[in-house]
Amino acid sequence: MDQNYGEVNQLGGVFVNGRPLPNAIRLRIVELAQLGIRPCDISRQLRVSHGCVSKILARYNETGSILPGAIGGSKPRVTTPNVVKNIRDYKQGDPGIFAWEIRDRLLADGVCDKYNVPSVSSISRILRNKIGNLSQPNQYENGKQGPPQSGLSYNHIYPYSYPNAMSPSGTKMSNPGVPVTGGHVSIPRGWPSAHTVSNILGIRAFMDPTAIASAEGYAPKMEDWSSVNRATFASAHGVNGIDKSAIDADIKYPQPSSTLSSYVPACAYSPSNQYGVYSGPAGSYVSPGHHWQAQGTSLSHPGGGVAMHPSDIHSSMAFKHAVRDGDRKPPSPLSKQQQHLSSIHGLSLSTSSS
DNA sequence: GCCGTCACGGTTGAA
DNA sequence: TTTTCAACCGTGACG
Repeated sequence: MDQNYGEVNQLGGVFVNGRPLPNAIRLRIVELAQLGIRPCDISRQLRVSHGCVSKILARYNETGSILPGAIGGSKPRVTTPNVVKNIRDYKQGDPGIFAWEIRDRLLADGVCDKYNVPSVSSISRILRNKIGNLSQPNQYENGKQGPPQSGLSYNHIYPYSYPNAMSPSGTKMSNPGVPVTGGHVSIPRGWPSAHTVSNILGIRAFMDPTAIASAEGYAPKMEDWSSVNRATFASAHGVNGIDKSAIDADIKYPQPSSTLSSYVPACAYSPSNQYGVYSGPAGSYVSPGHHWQAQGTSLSHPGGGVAMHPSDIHSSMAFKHAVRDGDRKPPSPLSKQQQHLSSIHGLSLSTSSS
């Protein structure tokens, strides 16, 4: 796919329609929110639409992860051969059985769980289409599940545990150098805590300019970087548990600006060169004087890879910190999240630098 | 002015 | 190999 395309939003930020914001920006959004900066300010600062900021923060609040959901693909089938076979068995055993009864039995017998049990209408459809005439052998019949993906192809139970989406095997890696241990994860469905911001935040390399600089165009397929991020966070290799290539993968989302030394992740776009490249606002909202040293500055990681200098941020921020304000309504769910983060993930965010 | 929500046009990837 | 379809995306507008 050709990169170097993109659009500029009303705020002057560059985005690629249909594609998630780079993790660095997503991370930044959460970071800033945690610092007490209001979403509207974050929106302006990063030049990301407020709807998007709102969405990312809401998602983060809900799932604890900044990562985007898994794009593309299909839901796993619930009507696995095994399920069909069982339905057929039930039907044979009791021809008058209702679909809802079958459903209950599937649950009761442990054939399915609440997540992957077919709906009543699905069962009806199965009865009609696949089992219709019980006198005739069904394709899935007789224990020998004929169809190709019999048995193990599908998880016996996959409560959105995505046999492929989450499984390592389901992950294609375009970058052979990146060891991926987990598959890519469908975010809303049970996000592993390994993907929580704290994990990410502790990762300097994640926003490491060099990593960012390695970006070349809009390379990463969603799949790649989702797997990358999700998987790698869980895996313990690379920097702070994150493989740098993983980071790169994210970063590949064009965040060119090789001079990101001060990590101006989303903000340091160089308007000229990167049209369509995730470089950030077209006009630097953050003036050069403002260094936004995001990673270096912002968050520490318990593991110690990252030194945190909240003051950097604070001093460079032109924004009020709602957290300290007190005169403001609770800024966002994030404030709550903050505690959550700090306490649960041992993140020392110290929003008020003291 | 801020924020939550939703329609829209887009991308992606499993089937 | 190609097509279909349902997932997700961020933007922009509305209330």
